[in-house]
Amino acid sequence: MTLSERRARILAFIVDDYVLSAQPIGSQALVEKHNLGLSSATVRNEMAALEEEGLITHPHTSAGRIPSNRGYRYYVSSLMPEKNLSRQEQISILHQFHQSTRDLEEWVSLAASVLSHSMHNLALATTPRVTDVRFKQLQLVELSENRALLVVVTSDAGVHQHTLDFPAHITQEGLTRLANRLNAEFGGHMAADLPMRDKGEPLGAVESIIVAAVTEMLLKEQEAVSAAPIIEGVRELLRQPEFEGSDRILDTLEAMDERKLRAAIPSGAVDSGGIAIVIGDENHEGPYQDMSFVLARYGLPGGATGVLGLLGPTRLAYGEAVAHVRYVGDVLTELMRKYYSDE
Amino acid sequence: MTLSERRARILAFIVDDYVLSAQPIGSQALVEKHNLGLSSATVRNEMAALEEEGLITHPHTSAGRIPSNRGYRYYVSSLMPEKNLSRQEQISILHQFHQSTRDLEEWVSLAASVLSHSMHNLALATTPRVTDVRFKQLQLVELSENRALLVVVTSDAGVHQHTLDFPAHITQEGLTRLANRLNAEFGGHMAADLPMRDKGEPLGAVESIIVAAVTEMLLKEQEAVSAAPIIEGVRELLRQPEFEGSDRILDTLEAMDERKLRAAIPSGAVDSGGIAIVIGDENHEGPYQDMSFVLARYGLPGGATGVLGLLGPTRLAYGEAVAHVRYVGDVLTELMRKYYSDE
DNA sequence: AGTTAGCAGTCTCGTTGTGAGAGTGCTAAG
DNA sequence: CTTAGCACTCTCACAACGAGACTGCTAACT
Repeated sequence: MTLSERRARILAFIVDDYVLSAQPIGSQALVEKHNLGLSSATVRNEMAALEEEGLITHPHTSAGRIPSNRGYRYYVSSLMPEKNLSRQEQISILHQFHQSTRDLEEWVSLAASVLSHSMHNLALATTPRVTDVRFKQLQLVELSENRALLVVVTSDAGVHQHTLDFPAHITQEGLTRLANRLNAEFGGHMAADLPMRDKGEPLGAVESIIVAAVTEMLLKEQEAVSAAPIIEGVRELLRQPEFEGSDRILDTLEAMDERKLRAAIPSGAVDSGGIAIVIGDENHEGPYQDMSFVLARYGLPGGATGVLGLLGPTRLAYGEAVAHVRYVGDVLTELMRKYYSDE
Repeated sequence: MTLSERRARILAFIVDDYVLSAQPIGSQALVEKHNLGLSSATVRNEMAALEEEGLITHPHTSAGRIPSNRGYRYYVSSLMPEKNLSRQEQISILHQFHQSTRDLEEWVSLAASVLSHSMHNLALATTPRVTDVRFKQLQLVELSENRALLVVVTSDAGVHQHTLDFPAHITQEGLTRLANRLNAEFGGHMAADLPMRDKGEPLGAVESIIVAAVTEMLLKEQEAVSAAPIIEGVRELLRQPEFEGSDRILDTLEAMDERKLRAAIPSGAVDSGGIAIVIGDENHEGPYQDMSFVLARYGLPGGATGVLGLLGPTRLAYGEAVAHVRYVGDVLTELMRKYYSDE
């Protein structure tokens, strides 16, 4: 479907104005605001045609027009001007990252927070996931005679802990020796590899307890790393005018539950470098059908990557959103390249 | 102020019924429901007297009565029956703890989750705070030629990580040696102690980078351990009928922000073993003046303790709340005694 | 004294009605 | 193809109204 240039301009104005005001746009208001050299009647005719095409709708007979999902899609694909952040905005964002501590988890959550605040919508991010999590190193700290704290570092620089009970008495020296041995033997291996290795030399009771715990932690990390998206700015989202009326607020709050949201993030749609925009019912998960996602993949291509983006009502400032998501994603990628790449 | 037995009974009925229904209680309804051998007129007289005392109020002239803050206070102090959880409930709670992994942070958040779900209100908990956080052990893992991951275990069994950049090249053996030396030298010391110790032997560049990082982490932990309360069940709270109307919902959501809530938790009021109940404007922090806290301190007396409790509208089932908070607190304490005590 | 029946008075809440305002669709003329 | 004009429709805010729920008071009763 292709639109005449004038018709396309009118659609773009409707989208732009509606995104700003959240009010249906009338023909007269449009003419006045944008100094079209046209009468409202002509615009009404064009609007009728746009409605025919399914790009805009009526809430009711005598209201202005609002974009339909297809209208947003058309806007995003063909009409939307390319935007970039001003130098000013870029600096202000970079500044926040430079002030934070050097911690991946914190960066990701800062990224979400930045996005959420600047776009006044909900921001979400998954921590970077590597295709396979490997065991890197472990440490054992004595807590009491037969209890120790096991700390495991995984290849994605994740640190995990667990208390262990042993059937026998232990000492810190013994633990340290043991840790050194296991590190040498199992370093760099994946979860699936671990239990196999007891062939070389039979493992003692203490060793197998540890190996079992490490295996479990690796599996859990493999799972968990993508399991809990970081969510920031639920309040920003709920402040949007579409959520007036407490019933919708509660339902939406429900839908923003981390677990539910995880399942709904269309992360498959977004490949490295690109931006994915999912509008309204293009997402088939129930409660998100009148919301839109703007997502980017960040991280090391071929290595650990995560998804970062915005979630808002379909009435979203897509141009701004894309610019922000892209920039913050690039910042994250750059940081990871600098401090976490494995070479 | 002491109430006649009959008057006290009527107050208790009003509180009980109102807590259940969230509707003002009329004299007639009260007589019928509880088979008082009295006419509604008599009850009205008694109610007038209770209102005189400031224990109940009118939302408007022709509505039933609701308890005032002072009324709740009287109820809680003198009228409320002592409740305990049924064996059934206890088992169901214990069961959940036994299914979780052995991790303090997870227990605390599970405790909050359990409380929130069974009382249909917001639950909050601070992780146990020891008066001074001590350095226990560190570990260094090579990431690249001049970058390493520093993992520090603190005396409260917290594990913290940080990437470090070094001016010189490093190797894993060098790092391990260094870690052993620093562990031996500084184990058991507090943040304030650390920088002092460079008198014994001048620290090299690498060592001071590490010591500085460790110091910072200890201080941060000291601060943070009490800084971010765990909050569970915002949605449960917002489902309560007092939050009808989206304006209040948003304001309340605002007030439930972790940082704001932290400042407002009247944790000073609750000493070990006891339960603190703070009703309505007994808390002077603005947005919590029409809500009540029910809090308990849990943990090892003289050692690490935290605060656990409920936050709900003043119309709270105080008896139930106390029973639940006490029990879950005891469970946590018991778990800590068993697995985390330092002896 | 304390209790109760009876009744007028008050306040809320849901319903209904009304009028202004905004915007449309259509028709006929430019 | 564009535009002026107009009847029509629908929302929204506001006022009016009546049912329902309680109260407070008075006067009679135990």
